[in-house]
Amino acid sequence: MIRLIKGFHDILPEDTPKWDFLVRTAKATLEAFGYREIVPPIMERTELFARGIGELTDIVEKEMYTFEDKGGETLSLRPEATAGILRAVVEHALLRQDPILKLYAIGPMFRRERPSKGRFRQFFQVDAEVLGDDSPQTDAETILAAYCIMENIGAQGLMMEINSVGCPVCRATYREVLRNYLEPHLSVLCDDCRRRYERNPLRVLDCKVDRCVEIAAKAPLISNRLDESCREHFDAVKRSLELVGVPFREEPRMVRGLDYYTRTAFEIVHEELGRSKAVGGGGRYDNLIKELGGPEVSGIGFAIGLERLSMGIPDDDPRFARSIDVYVAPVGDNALNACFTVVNALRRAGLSCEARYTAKSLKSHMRAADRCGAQRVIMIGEDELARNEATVRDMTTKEQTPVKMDELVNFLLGEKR
RNA sequence: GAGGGCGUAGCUCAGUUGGCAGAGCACAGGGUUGUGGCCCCUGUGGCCGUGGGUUCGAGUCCCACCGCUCUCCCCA
Repeated sequence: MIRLIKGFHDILPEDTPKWDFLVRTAKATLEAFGYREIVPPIMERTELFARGIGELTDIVEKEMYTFEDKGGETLSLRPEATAGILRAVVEHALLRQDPILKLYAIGPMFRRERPSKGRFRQFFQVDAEVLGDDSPQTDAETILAAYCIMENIGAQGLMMEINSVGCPVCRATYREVLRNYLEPHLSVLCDDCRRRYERNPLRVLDCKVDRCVEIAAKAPLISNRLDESCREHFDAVKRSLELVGVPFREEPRMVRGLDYYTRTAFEIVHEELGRSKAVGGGGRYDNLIKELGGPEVSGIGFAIGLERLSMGIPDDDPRFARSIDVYVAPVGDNALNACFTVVNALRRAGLSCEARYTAKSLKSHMRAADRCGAQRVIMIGEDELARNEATVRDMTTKEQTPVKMDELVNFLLGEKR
């Protein structure tokens, strides 16, 4: 037996109704916000991710599926969606047609990490981006869109956490302030944080090691070091969120894993799973589009992990139950052809329809009908054939009605309405 | 990368001091000559992860390997 790749997973037929519900709800919500779908490929040149996400990030350094193809180019499976979307936007000059773009994409991402609960090597994300608008209301609206997806799906116990990581200017000054604070504690920090001190001291604030948390707790906060425009922007974002009633919590130590974020950063956190298992996250990026060869415009976006979102909602919701309009049961070999034509006619009339072309016992048929969630069963046996009829059973009320073959489609369509 | 747990029927798992391979669910048939869910009966279904070792005898003890899973780091 050949088994699936570690960290990958099959979505089985019993799970697809729920999965489909998540995807459809996310799409409908985003389209209600005016986003349009874009479908970039799942592979890009490695350089795109290195430039976009940052050479020094864990993702690019050690988690990408990278290989050389037969033509000698170095390609990577996408570890996140934003870089590919922006590449497409720049390549097709979409911002020239429309100075403000709102785009979303849904599909699998790939990161070669150690799998664990809620963490996969292939995982699906819903990803949304707004380009060309850096108003605080747009930040708030983006966070609202993420929140509405959750709300429409019915996820419980979720909280929006927000922070501002400043612009490159105020972040540079803050970085030095933070370094100065951390320096005397260097010997106490964990190995990782000592490395972070050199390369990206902001990440120390996000460390989960006890003694680092202690030190980080007393560290100066970037919220006190934002320059005037960043501060005003962040305050305006918070006011806008309050206007529309999005529940949020300021999290001054939140830092995101991707290098490109500026100003607003946010995460959607499950109260029970904690911050290490964010359901979604995102933020503003002021320089990324230019970095990828596009115009100097700002963007903001977020990603929601579908597997993690799925974990938060029950599997046994009646909406996810298997269901079909009609099951057609032949009783006796003579009924097989009659059933075959009936099924065909019903499907052409738009009814979902299941049949078994084996003249098993009626009891077996009924069990099969029940299993596939049939609303009605059409029984055709010797008695019915003799009268050119079929017997229609309503599986909920158990009511049975003899119906002439010619009238079957109309009868079922009429009953359905 | 570091550290735990677990591999027995399609699924979830029992399996005693080492002594005939088990249950529930699912599936098939029947109880009801043509009527589902609940109930009852019967049946199908196993390289006990793989390889070696100890033993008269190993699902059980020992060793190695493989696989899965969870935690940490990081993230969706």
